[in-house]
Amino acid sequence: MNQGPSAAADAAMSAITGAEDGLGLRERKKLRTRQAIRAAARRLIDERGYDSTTIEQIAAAAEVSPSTVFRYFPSKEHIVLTDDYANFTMAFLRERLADEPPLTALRGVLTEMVRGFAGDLSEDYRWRRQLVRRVPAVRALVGESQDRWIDTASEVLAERAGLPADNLELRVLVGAVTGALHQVLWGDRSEDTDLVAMIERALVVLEHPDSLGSPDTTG
Amino acid sequence: MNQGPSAAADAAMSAITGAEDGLGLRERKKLRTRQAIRAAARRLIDERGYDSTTIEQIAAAAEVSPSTVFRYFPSKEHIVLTDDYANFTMAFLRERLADEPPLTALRGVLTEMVRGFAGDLSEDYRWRRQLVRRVPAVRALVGESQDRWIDTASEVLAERAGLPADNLELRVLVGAVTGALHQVLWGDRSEDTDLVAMIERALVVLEHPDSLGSPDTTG
DNA sequence: TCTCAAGTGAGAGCTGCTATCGTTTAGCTA
DNA sequence: TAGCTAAACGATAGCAGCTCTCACTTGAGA
Repeated sequence: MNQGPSAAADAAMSAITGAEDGLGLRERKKLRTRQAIRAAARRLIDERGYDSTTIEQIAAAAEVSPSTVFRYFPSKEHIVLTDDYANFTMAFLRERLADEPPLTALRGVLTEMVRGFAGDLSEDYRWRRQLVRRVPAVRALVGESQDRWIDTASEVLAERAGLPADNLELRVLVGAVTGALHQVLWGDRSEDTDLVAMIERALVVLEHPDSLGSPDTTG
Repeated sequence: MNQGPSAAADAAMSAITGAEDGLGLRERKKLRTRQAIRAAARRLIDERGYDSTTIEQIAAAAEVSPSTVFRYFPSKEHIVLTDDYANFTMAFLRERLADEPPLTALRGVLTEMVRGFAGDLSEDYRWRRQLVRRVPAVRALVGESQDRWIDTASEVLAERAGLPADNLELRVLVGAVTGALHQVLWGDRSEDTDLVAMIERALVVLEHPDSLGSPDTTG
């Protein structure tokens, strides 16, 4: 087993939490206004909804000018959704043993990722989930992030396997796994079951797609 | 085999081609302006690119007012991308034999769909593909369409299998298949190989995801 | 031919987003 | 500590997508 965050993954993680270690005043201020904008946006959106919250209002609440908001975030959606998670999970993927079959490596990364969402990040995840489900623009951003993830993950796996970077089979595999994960994370579901349990069930489906419909698969 | 378009699928298909059968003058005019807007958009976009083409220009070229354009299409992206294909493929899915396992039904629908793209619709597909790849907004629309497709396809399959509509395993299966298809249709690839061949390779991966990385799979 | 409803055009207005420019402020150096 | 440089910021102007309203035109049916 080569589990354990270590190095790169840690660095990627601190980008999410936003720890200000030994930074200059300038950097710390930047980090703070960034968080101020985020916090203001979150509060206002909780109050009056995403669409009814304008950039102007967010800027005013964060005590900066609207132009500053766009200097920190390229679009309104980016304020509420970062793809730091991509770097985070990709670091994990790179750390997996090189002789692992692709599906095994992906399996490991997925469970690790979901464990994060089910653990410390669960509050954030819940909030983002409802936003992803409600707001098309945010949903679109998730899609973009996934596309990029598929691209780089395929490249990483291809390099390990000695295959060309645009190998179709690998891209399809990563695409399928990502599509499955997408349903677990953002898909429609009434029950609010444990994420880890859900990802396990999803992986079973991925590994035995034919078994569905047979009489031996009823939860 | 229960192939053959028949009935519902035909109706859904005519929505794409835009056949004006026994319609009143009003309906025919509506259909024509709709096509005029589409044609104007396509021409202008080919000339100066998507972002550089404004609604105003499209409206002027189609000889209608900008407000009329928005009466026909809810957004700029919708002008170039319809999801009539969704109805089309869903009709096929409903026509599959009820005792088929889900994956088999999906396999049939996928090949049928791709056969359409590779055949008569190939020109349209090529044009849309480059737009989907270039323009984020159009890409987002594809994502929305896919999400809806996954929802309804899962429901259809769940009903056939006697499972609850939000059954996780089914949603994951459909999500995975759709993710794989997405890579085939819109994913990055240098070679411009036959779509039908590509979908076959994708289905092999879906049915034997473990085989990747083993020495017996090199195209 | 008359009436009604569907379809259309014109205009105003909001919001996200970009670009420019002058001002303030942090960080480094002497 | 004084002063220079470059980063960060605010203000303003402007564009394009999109919505809404209202008056006008045109097709459909009596």
